[in-house]
Amino acid sequence: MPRRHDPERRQRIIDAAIRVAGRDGIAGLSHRTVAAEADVPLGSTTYHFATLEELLVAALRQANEGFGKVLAELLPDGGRGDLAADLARALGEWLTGDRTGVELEYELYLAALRRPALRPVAAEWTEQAAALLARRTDPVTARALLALMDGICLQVLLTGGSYDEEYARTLLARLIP
Amino acid sequence: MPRRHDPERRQRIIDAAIRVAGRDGIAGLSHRTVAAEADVPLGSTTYHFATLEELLVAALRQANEGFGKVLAELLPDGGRGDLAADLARALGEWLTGDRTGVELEYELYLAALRRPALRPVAAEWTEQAAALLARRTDPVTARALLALMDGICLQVLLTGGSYDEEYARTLLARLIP
DNA sequence: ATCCCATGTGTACGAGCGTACACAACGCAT
DNA sequence: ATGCGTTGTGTACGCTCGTACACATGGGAT
Repeated sequence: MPRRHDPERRQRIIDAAIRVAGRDGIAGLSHRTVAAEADVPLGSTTYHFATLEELLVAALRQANEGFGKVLAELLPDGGRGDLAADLARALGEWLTGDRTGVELEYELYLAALRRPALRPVAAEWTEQAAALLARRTDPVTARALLALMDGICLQVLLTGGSYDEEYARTLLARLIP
Repeated sequence: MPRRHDPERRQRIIDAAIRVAGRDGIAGLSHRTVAAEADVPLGSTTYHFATLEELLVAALRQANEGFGKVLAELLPDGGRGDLAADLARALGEWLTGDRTGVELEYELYLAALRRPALRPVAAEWTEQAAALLARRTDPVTARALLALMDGICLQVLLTGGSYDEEYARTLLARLIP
C-alpha cells in the first residue's frame, strides 16, 4: 500500500476539493467525491477534516489566495495609467478561456449568504481586492469599482453572453471621480 | 380525507416551495420538505412536478414576478426626479427588514450558475428590471445601474453590515451621465 | 348511469450522504 | 527495542433523497 504516511495528504485533499468544486459546484462536494478525486480512502478525508464545512472553508480559502495573486499581477502598483482600462482588461482575462475560477469565486459569494462559516472567507477576498484597488484610487471608489465589476461579471456569467471590454471600460470610468 | 381534488393544489405547492427556499435556502428544498410545508402527501408534489428542477423553476419564476411588481412600485414611471436617489431608496427598502426576498434573489443567481434550466429565469428578471430602469435613462446606463446595485447588495449581505443609502446614492449618481 | 382519465395517495427501492469507530501501520522519543 | 501517539484505513449505521409505481377517487363527457 503506497503513500502511507503521506506528508502532503492534507494538501492533496484540498487540491482535489478545489477541482471537484470547480467541476461540479459546491453542491457536488462530499467527503466521498473528494476522496475519490484525491485517490485516498474515505476515512482519510474525515480524519483531516472533521466536518465537511471545514474542508469547504479550507478549499475556498486556498482558491481565493490564488485569485488574489492573479489580480495583483494584473494591477501593477506603480501604474498611473488608465485605471478603468486596466480593470476592464483584468476582467477580460478573467472571463475569457477557462471560467472555472470565476464560477468558483461567485459560488463562494453566494454560498456565504447561507453559510456563516464562509462569510469571513468572502470578506477576506473583498478586503484584499479593495486594498489592491485602493493603491490606485480612494477607498470609497475602490469598493464601488469592485461592486460594479461583480455586477458585470454576474451579468456575463448568467446571460452566458460574451464580455465587452470596451463597454466595461466606459462604465468603470464613470465611477472614477 | 379533505382537499381531494383541490383545484389549487399546484399553486399551494409552489407557495410552499417559496417559503421553504426562503427559510432554508434552495439547498433545503426537496420533494419531501415542500410536501410537508404544503401539507400534502409526497406523491402529490411528484405528480404535479415530475422533476425537482421543474418545481424549482416554477417557484423562482413566481418569486421573481413578485419582486418585479415591488420594483415597479418603487420606480414610478412619470418621475423625472433624482433617479439615483430613487434607486438608493429602493435598495434601502429592499435591504431593511425582512431580507428573505433578497436572499432568495441571489440564491437564484447562484443556482443559475450551475443549472442551465434556471438561466432563463434569471435572464428574465434582469431584462424586466432593465426595462423598468430604461424608462428613466438609456439602456446601457440602466444595465450598469443594475450591475452596481447587485454589487452593492452583495457587499451588504456578505459583510453583514448595514446599508448606507447616501453612499449608494452618490455612487449610483456617478454612473448616470 | 356509466365509463374514462386526470388527479390524488401511500409505499417501496436503491443510492448517496455524514459520521462514527475499531483496527492497522508507522515515526519517534525514550 | 519498546512503547506511544499521530496518521491512515475499512466498514458499518442511520438518515434523507429522487423517483417509480400500483392503487384509490371522483368529475365530467357520453
